[in-house]
Parts: sequence; structure tokens; C-alpha cells
Amino acid sequence: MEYNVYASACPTRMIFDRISDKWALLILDRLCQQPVRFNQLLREIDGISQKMLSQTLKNLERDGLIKRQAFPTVPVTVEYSITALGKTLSSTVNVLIHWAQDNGDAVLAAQVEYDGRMAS
Amino acid sequence: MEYNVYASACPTRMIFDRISDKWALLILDRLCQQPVRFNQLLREIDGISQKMLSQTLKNLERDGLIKRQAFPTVPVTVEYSITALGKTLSSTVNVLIHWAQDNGDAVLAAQVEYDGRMAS
DNA sequence: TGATCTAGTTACCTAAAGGAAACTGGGTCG
DNA sequence: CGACCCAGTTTCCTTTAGGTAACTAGATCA
Repeated sequence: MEYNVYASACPTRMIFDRISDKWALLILDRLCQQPVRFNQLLREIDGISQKMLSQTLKNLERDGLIKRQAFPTVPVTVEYSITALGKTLSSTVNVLIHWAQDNGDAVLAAQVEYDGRMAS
Repeated sequence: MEYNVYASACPTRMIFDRISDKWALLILDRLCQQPVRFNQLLREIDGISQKMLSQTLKNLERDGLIKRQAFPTVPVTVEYSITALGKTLSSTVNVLIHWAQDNGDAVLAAQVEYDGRMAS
């Protein structure tokens, strides 16, 4: 089977959809550093809602990218950690995040230039 | 200014939103190979509509990632090409696409395993 | 004159994404 | 007993993404 991401029927497209999910990428990057609990993620990832966090974590676990582990402490704590598969992806995602941080100014400048050019 | 992608107010977040756009990534990857015309992209990127293509191209141009160039041929042809800035991004995106192609089977297998585990 | 190429734009509409906030449930503290 | 912790789930509602399809416009060919 020839994989071609430009074909809509290609299974890679489905994975591509998952990858192009802002919350998933942020969570993956965060878990790459160390295992994190649910509410800790909720506090650290600014702007995410409980619902989206729960949903995204479930998807990531289903994809085999992260692992959920509940500890019978009181109150119960749940730790999310990255899997070996997830690690291979997150290293790429990391580069993407760094690109955004490094080139933010350049993109912003391009936008200003474009808007000025279009307005005139 | 400290850049922190986990903060919702951070400008990198805005760029991050743009990056996590399936069509943008596909177009960027395609243009990385060589300049392509509008209708050619429409034909090659399976499933994209005229509207989304036009919209995404405009965004990418505004971000300084691609360049639009019209030629006074008959009928007029418009060529989209990648910029230097876009090239730095697309090389990362490329790795992402290859990851999806290489690890598609592993993810699919994880999903099957997860679904079986949840059903029981 | 009407069809066809180019590269789009616009209007309409629907399906889905996702936010806010309330609620569950088990356990502990005061 | 009531308040508060964690880790979610559910409901409701609004906004947006994005698809379809029609339309613009200039030039050419038959």
C-alpha cells in the first residue's frame, strides 16, 4: 500500500488530523518533560477547558501516544506520561514549537507588511 | 518578552494555531518541492475546496511563508512558491508528515487495542 | 456567440468544535 | 454535617469551520 498524504482516503490523513490539533501538541510537549497530573495540566496549559483536556487526553491515549496511570492515593491521583511512540512524535513537535518561538517576530512583521500593502 | 507557548496570550500561540492547520501544512509541504499554480494545487490536494485553498493561501502569504506571483499570460497564471522563512518551517513539517507515514500502522494498532480494552 | 480556460469571490447553510458551568463520586478534614 | 480535594462527565449553547455551488472577469477558440 502506497502512503500518500495528499490523498484524502490515505490513513495518514487521519493521523494528520490528529497531529494538527493545538491542544494535543501542547499536551504532548508538556508530557515529554515529565509525567503530569490532570489538574496540573489544566493549570499549566492556559486556556484549555476541563472538557477539552479530558477529551484530548483520551484521544492521545487511544493513539498509544500517552499512558494513563491511576494511583490509589487519597484523593486519587492520575498521572499521564508519554509512551515510546509518543516520544518519537514529540521530538518533532518540539522542533515545531521552537520554530514558533524563534520565528514569531518574523511572521508578525510579515503580517504588518502584508496588511499595509493591502490597505493602500 | 518571554515567549511561552503555554500562555494563551503569547504570540506564539497564534502562530501555533496557524501551524495546526491541516491544509496549510499540506500546501507548505507541496510548495517546498516546487512552485505550483492555483488549479494545480486544487487538483493535487485531494479533498480541499476552492474556498479553503484560496483562504489558506492568503493566510500563508500574509504570514510571509509563501509568495504569490501573477504572470500576464493568457489566461493569467498565478504561481505560488515558498519563501526562505517558509522553507525553515516546511522542513520541520516534512518530518511531521514522514512521521505520520512511518507510524500510521503503530497508531492504528494502538487504537484497535484500546477499543478492545474499553469494550470488555 | 457561446463554451472554456485561468483564478478567484461570495452567499448560503449545516455539522461540528469547543467554552461555561453544573454535577458525580469517593475520601478527608474541621 | 458541611466544605473541599481530585478527576473527570454531562448538558447546554454559541461560534466557527468549512462544504457546495453559483457568480465575476478577461481572453481565446471553434
